[in-house]
Amino acid sequence: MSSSATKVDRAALVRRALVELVAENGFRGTSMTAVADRAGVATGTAYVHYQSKDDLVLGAYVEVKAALAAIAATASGGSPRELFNSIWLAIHSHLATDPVQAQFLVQVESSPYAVAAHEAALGSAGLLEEDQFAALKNALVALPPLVLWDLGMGPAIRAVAFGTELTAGALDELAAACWRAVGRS
Amino acid sequence: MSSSATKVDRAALVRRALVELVAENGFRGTSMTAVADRAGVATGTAYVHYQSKDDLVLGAYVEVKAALAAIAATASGGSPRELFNSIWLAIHSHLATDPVQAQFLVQVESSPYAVAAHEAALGSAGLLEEDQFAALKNALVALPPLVLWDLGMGPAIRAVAFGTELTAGALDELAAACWRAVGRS
DNA sequence: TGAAAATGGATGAATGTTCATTCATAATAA
DNA sequence: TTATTATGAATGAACATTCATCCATTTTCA
Repeated sequence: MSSSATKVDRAALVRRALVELVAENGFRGTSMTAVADRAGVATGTAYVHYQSKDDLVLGAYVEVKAALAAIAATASGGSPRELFNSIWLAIHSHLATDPVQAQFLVQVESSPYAVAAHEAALGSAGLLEEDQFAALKNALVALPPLVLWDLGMGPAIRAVAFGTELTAGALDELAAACWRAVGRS
Repeated sequence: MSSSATKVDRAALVRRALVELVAENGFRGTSMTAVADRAGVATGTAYVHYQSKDDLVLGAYVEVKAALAAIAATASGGSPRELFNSIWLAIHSHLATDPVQAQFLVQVESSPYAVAAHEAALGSAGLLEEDQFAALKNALVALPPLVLWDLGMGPAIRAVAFGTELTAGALDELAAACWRAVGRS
């Protein structure tokens, strides 16, 4: 692909830079100047595409979350347990190839941005736990959706975010532990 | 208790103020000026007791974590499952009376402070998951300690931090889900 | 015993740095 | 040529930290 024939998506570059920098340095250590430098654009360019730093954070979150939703949508399995396992491993695998996404997610979701991010994702990409969990609805224990997500998929995301080294066996063990937590026996 | 007869522990006031403000506004929204104002002391006073803002964050984290350790140490139960449940509910209950502690914990633990905080807690109060889980060691699945903690006690902390409304039944269900995840059948 | 000196803690304005955002200008695309 | 996008210095605000000064308590000494 010839870069001269490709329209540069500066908004995407900016989002990506933000995700990387927040993953590395947290929100407090991520300035718009650093974001712009990392993206290879001018500082003002970020403001051409996003109204504010907060706006950018939400935009980046929605994008990362949507990517997760897309990945999970490719998962399939016969029984609820197999479907869950498939989703779990797909998410873990996807994030493991790009851990900054996981690190970004956990930072947003435990920060003051959490509520706004949740709503932005709801309005835009649909909540992963509601869409992809639809097929699992009756197979899960009676707990609020966000709790089920935290119990079920949270460990996959956090294992990647925290850089936990897991053997293939431990990974399966962890996925199984998550299923035991949320699955109705 | 007469306040004129009590030595004012400004370091404690400062730590408390930090915890509250980080819980409300995150790290980025928590300045040392705001901390000092909240604590009712001068801005420089924080630096009398802590070398830097980072130092203060770690000090506050160690304190909150130590309080959790103390609470969990009061828990007792016959079987591993009962002990786990007892610890789980004690932690949840303790944090539920003071949710800013939970909110502070989840923010530290998903931020760039996580590693340093972990080490500070290790050096000072001992790791909760190692001390209190000692009695449970052989009853838990073979996963790394931090993962076990995340699976086992993390949901209690996060449920409080995120303000999740749970009935008594749902709370028991959640504790049981956590046990299923980590407990060896 | 009481006054003076020493010690430790507290103060908050000053300091220099960093930051989010704006906007006049330049560059690019249609 | 016109419209749109990108630029990066300027702007005013916010920030972490320092430090000269003050205050309170403890220690020393006559």
